[in-house]
Formats: sequence, C-alpha cells, structure tokens
Amino acid sequence: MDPESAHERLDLVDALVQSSFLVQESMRGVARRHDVSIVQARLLGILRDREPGILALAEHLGLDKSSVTGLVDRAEARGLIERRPDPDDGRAIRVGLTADGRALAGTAEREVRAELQRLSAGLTEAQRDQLASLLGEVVSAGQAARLR
Amino acid sequence: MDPESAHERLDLVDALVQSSFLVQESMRGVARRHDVSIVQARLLGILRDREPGILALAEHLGLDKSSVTGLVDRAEARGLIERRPDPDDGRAIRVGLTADGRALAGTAEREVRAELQRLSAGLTEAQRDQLASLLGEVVSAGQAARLR
DNA sequence: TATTGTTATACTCTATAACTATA
DNA sequence: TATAGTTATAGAGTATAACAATA
Repeated sequence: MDPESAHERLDLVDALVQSSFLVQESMRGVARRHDVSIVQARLLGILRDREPGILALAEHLGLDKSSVTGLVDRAEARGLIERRPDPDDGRAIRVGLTADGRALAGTAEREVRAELQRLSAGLTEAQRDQLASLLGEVVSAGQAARLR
Repeated sequence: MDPESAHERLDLVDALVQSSFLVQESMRGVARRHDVSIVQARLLGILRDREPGILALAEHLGLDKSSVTGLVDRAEARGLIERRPDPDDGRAIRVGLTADGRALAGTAEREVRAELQRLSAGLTEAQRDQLASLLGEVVSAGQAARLR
C-alpha cells in the first residue's frame, strides 16, 4: 500500500487518479475471469447499443483503425462479435455482437456493477447521489473538452 | 460520444467507470507527449518516494514479477531508472530513479495535475472538497478490499 | 527448501506505412 | 481523388513455466 495512510486526506487530483486505477483494476479483474482483456470487454460494451464501422469504433476507443481491425479480428475469432456487410457502402462493414458476446457483455457489466457498488457501500444514500452528481459534472467537462 | 446526452444523470457506477476512462486518457496523453507509456509513467511515480525490489513493485502494480522485469529493463534502457544492489540481500535489487527519471516524473505529475484541475474547474471550491472527500472514501474502501 | 530475480515463449495491444477496393 | 478497411511490421505489455543464485 501507499505510505500515506488509507485515511489520509487526498487532494482532488490524487483522488481522481487513485479511483481511476481502482476502477480499472476492478474491470480488469472481471474481464480476466472471463478470459478477455479490458479493451475487449470495453468493445463488447460499446456494441451493446450500436453497430458501428471500424472507423467509428476507432474514434470511440481513441485508437488507430488498424488497431481496431486486430481487436475485432480476435473478438470475432472467439465468436463474440461479427462483421456484417454495410448495406449502404460496399467498402464498409458493421460490427455487431453475437448472442455469446451479448451474454458476456451483460454478465461482465453486472459483475463490475456489483464490485463497484461494494466500494461505495460505506457511503450513505445521499452521499452516493452527491458523488454521482459531482463526478457526472467532471465527466461532462471532459466530454466537452474532447470535442473542442 | 455516447448516445446519452452529456448532461444525462449518471448512476454512480457509470460515473465511476466513465471518470476512470477520462482520467486514464488524460494520463495516457501526458505520458505519450513524453514518449512513455502510462505504465512507465506510473512506475516513475511509484519510485518517487520508494526504492523497492522487483517483487514489491509487482505487488504495487498488480503485475507478475516477470512483467516487471521487462518494464524495468525498458525504463533502465532509457536511462529513467537504475537497478542498484540490495545491501541486505544478495538475491535482491533495489529499483531507483535516475535524475532524468525524477525530472520526468515531476513534469508529468504537474501536467496531469493541470489537466485534471481543468476538468473540475466548473465546480465550486466546496464541491471540489466534497468530491475529493467522497472519492477518498471509495479509494479507502478499495485499498481495504485489496488487503483482504 | 524457499525466495528473488531473469529468461524463454507466446499472446494481446498499439502505431505507422503501404496496400486494396469502393465511392 | 478520397474513404473504409486490411496487411505488414515493429515494439510494448502481460502471463506462465522453467531456471539460476542466494538465503
């Protein structure tokens, strides 16, 4: 553990950084138990309500399109997603979940949710609402900055 | 961007997950501008106030010791860290920052701090304190869970 | 015997540059 | 010409298993 005691008062930046590692480790553990990487799990999550092409996926993930080709290759080889022809553009494809992929996405989400809820179990209902609201503001600012 | 509007009310778990990606992307961008990976940057950060052996580093990073050997190899090849003999144990080594590594760690921290402060610039001082405090509770719970 | 660290090996993830096919 | 996607290549990150040296 860190030299700072667990109850040392963290400044906001430290708290954001440490919580980001904590959450990522949680997600990594869940993904690993299902034998996928955190990126693969994220890919499945994105596809739950979208059927994007490679370029749109690359944009969403912040990766180069060639990286996404490989990601999609491996997930397809495992039967989690499918490439489907794009009816409107002969050059393009649409990436979609298979039934297996959708099931895994659902299970993984439930598990992450359960783990993260345990981490906030020490807060009162009001505190949890407040935390969600404040974090939501930060996330909004970040999304706005990304579009700049 | 996500189909949910930027000001949609996020539930706590979603807010934690999204903020973790946001913070990681911020750190990744800073690290990248200095031509190191996020793990390398994290390694430097850990070494700022410690001189651990490979096993302790592996524990800290949540990685296998063999992974850490490689990480340390590459950072050492770039002149950012050094392996030093452990005076008390002939099998062990101590990993420490070089002057270059310490300088980079400081610069990167200042840059991450500046980026993340911008993300919370829309909050009042009181809100920032509250967010830091609530997030600190979550982080503490996570550290406790890790020791379990 | 147990512990510390490295090596060998095999994947995954990622980017850059060059390519193919379609628009 | 421009765009969507793939391929070739190279390097980083990661784990497992086997190993060497020291405790």
